[in-house]
Amino acid sequence: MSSSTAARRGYHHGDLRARLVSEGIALLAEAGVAGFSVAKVAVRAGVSSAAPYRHFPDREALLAACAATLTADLADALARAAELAGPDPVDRLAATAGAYTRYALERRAGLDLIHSRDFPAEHRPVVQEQSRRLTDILMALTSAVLPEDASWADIADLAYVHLSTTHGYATLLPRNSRPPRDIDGIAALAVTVARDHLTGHLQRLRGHGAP
Amino acid sequence: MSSSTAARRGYHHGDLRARLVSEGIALLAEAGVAGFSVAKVAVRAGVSSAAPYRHFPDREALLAACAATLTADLADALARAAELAGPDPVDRLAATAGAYTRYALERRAGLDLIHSRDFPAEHRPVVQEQSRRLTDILMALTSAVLPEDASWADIADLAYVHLSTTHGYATLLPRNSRPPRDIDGIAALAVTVARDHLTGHLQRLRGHGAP
DNA sequence: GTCTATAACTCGATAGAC
DNA sequence: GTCTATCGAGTTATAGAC
Repeated sequence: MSSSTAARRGYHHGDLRARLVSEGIALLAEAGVAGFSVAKVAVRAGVSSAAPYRHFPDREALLAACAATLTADLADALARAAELAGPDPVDRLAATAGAYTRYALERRAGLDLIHSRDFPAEHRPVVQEQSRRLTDILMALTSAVLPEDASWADIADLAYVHLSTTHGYATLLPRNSRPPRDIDGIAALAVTVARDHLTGHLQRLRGHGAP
Repeated sequence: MSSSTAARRGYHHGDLRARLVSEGIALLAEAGVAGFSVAKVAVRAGVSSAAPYRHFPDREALLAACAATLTADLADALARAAELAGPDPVDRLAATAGAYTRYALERRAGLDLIHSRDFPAEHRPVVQEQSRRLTDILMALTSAVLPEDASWADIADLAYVHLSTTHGYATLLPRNSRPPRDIDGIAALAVTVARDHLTGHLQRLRGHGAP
């Protein structure tokens, strides 16, 4: 990388673009999507309010870059958690709930950005590429949980339910739990909740009782 | 009420305060918390941008009033759904997930306001009074599901997990489901998901197998 | 109790110097 | 590639007329 030489001359950084994305994610975590502004990100990065516009055409482009990075990191975290969980399909899918929760506790409102924003067509591809990766990972883990004759719609439904309920748990519960638990306890409960749901789901598929 | 006489003279309404809350909730549903402004609410209500400040000291007070109304309505909806669900405790608690989902589909970002905002101490009591009502309703329904020897912490945990996962399902999934299902289908799936989770939860409490 | 008018502020985005 | 300076729009909130 030539960032060390670039950082030498002038005031500017080696890689302001990456720095802006990183500070943007940090600002999202602290102030939420509502508190996000290009000016604040610029102050955080130690540059003028005009500097970001040399790297991003407008505010939406910076937000989209943050969302793409967040989504990619999240997909990595979920894949890693599933890998560490061992061979059992239910264990592997449930483990992603713990990783999602840890990620949400760190990035906070950043996760809302991933799901809530519909970006202008210009910047959509970059975000959706990573979003697609995340979906693919979840779909693969989910299909391993369900019987082989499960339809694609069944798999997609369960994957989305797993993702959305986990999202709710990870974003809503930490705000209300008093006194705040430790991160490990919150994440462990997320795994338990996911496993409980999968247990009940599979039991219902088998016809409520014995085979 | 003297609202009819007050509506007679001048331009003003019979009950501008209530109208502002109602339009505020509608604006929250359409534009989200980020798009909320006192000025827009005033335009919607057909009054000047200064008029709201005769009824609310500042922006936060109007937001708090909207949040209190939203929470009270939600508590009513959950209690009503449980009542209609019949005698079985699991049915009753699971039914609240359907009502919550229907409510979320109508009010949208308004529900985020209930959970995400931490209001200044001045306006907190009004919101928390309704929030407490909602919590009490959920706790009562949850304690009926669990064994009699369940601790208060166990009950609170399950109630919060039920609420937060339902919130996630109700707010996240409708945005991603393509093509969008009908409201009845989304709400019915919410009940199924809640029941699956409760089934798995109770089964784990009984020791994974037969008694 | 609502109006008009305005102050003070922040934001997004651009122009031009260096 | 970053700076200073600025414009225009939109926001909260207040002052004073009616």
